[in-house]
Amino acid sequence: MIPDRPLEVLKAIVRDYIASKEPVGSKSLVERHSFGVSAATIRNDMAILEEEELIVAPHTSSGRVPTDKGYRMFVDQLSEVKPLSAAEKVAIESFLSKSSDLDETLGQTVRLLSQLTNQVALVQYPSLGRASVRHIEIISIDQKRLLLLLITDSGRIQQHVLEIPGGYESSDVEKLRNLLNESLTGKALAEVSAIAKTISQKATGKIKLLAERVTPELLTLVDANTQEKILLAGTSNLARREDDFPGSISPVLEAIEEQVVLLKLISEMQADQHGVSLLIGRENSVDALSSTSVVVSGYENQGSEIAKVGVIGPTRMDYSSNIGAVRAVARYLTKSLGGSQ
Amino acid sequence: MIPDRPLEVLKAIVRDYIASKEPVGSKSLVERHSFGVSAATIRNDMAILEEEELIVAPHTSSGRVPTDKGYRMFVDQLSEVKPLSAAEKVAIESFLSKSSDLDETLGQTVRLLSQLTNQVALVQYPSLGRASVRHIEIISIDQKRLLLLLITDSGRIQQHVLEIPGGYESSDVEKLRNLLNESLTGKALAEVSAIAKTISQKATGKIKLLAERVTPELLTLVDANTQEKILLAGTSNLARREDDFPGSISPVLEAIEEQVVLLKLISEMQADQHGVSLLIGRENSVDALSSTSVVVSGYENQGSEIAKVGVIGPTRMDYSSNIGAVRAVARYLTKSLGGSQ
DNA sequence: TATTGGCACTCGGATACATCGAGTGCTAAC
DNA sequence: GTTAGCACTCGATGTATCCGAGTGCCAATA
Repeated sequence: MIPDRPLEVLKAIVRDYIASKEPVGSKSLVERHSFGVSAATIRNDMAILEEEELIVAPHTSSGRVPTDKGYRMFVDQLSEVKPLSAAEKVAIESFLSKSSDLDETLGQTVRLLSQLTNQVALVQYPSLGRASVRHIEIISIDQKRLLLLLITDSGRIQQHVLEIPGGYESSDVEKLRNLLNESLTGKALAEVSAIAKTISQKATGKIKLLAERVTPELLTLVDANTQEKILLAGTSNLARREDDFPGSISPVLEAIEEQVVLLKLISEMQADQHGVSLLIGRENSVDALSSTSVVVSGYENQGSEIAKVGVIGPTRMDYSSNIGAVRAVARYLTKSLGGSQ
Repeated sequence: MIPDRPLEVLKAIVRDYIASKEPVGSKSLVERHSFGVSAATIRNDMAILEEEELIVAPHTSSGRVPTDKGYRMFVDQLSEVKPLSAAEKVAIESFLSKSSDLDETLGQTVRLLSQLTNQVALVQYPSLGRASVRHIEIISIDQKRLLLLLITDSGRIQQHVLEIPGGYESSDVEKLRNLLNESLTGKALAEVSAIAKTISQKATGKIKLLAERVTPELLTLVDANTQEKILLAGTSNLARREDDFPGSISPVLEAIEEQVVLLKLISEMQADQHGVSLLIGRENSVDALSSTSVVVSGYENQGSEIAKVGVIGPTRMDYSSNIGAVRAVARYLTKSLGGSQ
């Protein structure tokens, strides 16, 4: 195990490096912090840390920089995260209080989080999970077109315009709507497929025809609901930290825009200690993201589905503040969406 | 007016510079293109162009680079835009044919356009404009909560969850819904506010109470509809062209993320020649965007509202292809959304 | 008058080299 | 275990030099 003072030295190195972006040397370290020892002693400690691969020297005889492993040790040692300032709390409250629909709430949340942290913020849409049908609506547009709506208890609404070449009777539409709602309201999305089939069979006459036209579209909507989706904000915050990325930022931005990759990444993350999970540098499997860290936390909405919200930024980030902000935003978001807890 | 050959020289300079990113000199110019004259003559022509501020030399005695004015002259001379390849047309068709709801269609469109052009693509949501109410729906969630839906003929759906502290009778809800739809369906959004007031007055008893709770929320939804919104994709394409931007890209990315600014910008653009409008460099009023060009075209949806779709990239972009792609995508989008034309 | 070859000139970029200094590793003494 | 001392490393910085693409201009030419 690492002795006590070397650990303190590591923390100091991480903090100084985060603040200055300069490799930190033994001398500046003793100047800025009051270890009761000389620079030479610190150098010995640094040798230990280097042995353990917690820090590296970019070039022979230059200051040291934390490795991914070093950052990891640092955050694991982090007993408390930096609490938000009063102003920040107010900002969150006022932002999220005027919630309207899901889209808007998530959109505002992600913008807020990116401003709070000065990082790229991301929020995952609540997924299928345990979501269920709240209501199905069929609305007449004109003689030959219907609008089909699927509303889930996660607050998501989806629509599709149906062409009914032969036209329809509005009374039939009414009956079908009732039929659908009676059998599907409250049912989990995952069950919809099975139940919908029986409906087509149960129905008779003109309604059957209509049902055969409508149910496939309904299933498409359900499927689309399963498709995960991520909202991003503050991409420019990453660009502002250009020089934290070796060659160019563009591969990093590309990777972040690749929703599939990001989704896989965050879905594999399991909350730990502070209710927040994080991947540091190469701990994530995406090559382009090897010099970024990801901080996420889960949130719940009415349907008690779980999705994630978080930030992504250079490994050289202020973990303490970011963890604090992500955690706070996740909590407020859960509250705002009326999830449990 | 600029004589003929100098104009050709300008075009050649623009093309070569776009291709190579190197300031282009008289010698390489005569090598690559077959003007029937010597480099010295070209130099004289270049002197004319420089006089007209169509090109500049970054440093005394280096090749020349087009100015904004030079690019402008170039595109204005552009008699035909590069047609899309067959493969690209197929890509557009197949992408946009599987349209489902408005959100998804626009989302796919913007991603498609960014891939097609390798630029940052943007699409503006159809705005209030001449949109009207297609349907208003009130759905019961539980004893004390209602879900209010506003559906416009532009295909946009908005929702809001209402708390009714004292509970409600479902028959009253039914009546209110009918009342609202009778008076509002087909009406322009702009008229809703005025009409809604009379409804609260007309109604009586319990329905009146309910109406007084519901209509304000309805108006909020209408207002939110007026709020313009832009979807972006392919931000990383801009980052990939880092060195086309003087200091750093981050201010550029920041400006692009600033929806309000972008909206103002594109809303002021008027379609010209090819049904496409573009701003080159400092022609736009946003300082951070002084080394970018914006190419947009309008599209229509069912409600015949007009909104814009386009790309934004470095001034040193392939105008011909980009204009072609934007125009094509705008057309297909109009078609896919069932707009006129 | 328009074009051209010739030529001196400019200036950014690359290369080479010396210098500087923060920081290291090591050793011997405390 | 800690420290002072010291030789050493190597990136960063500064200076001088050279190279060459490209220019502007002029006198000659068609």
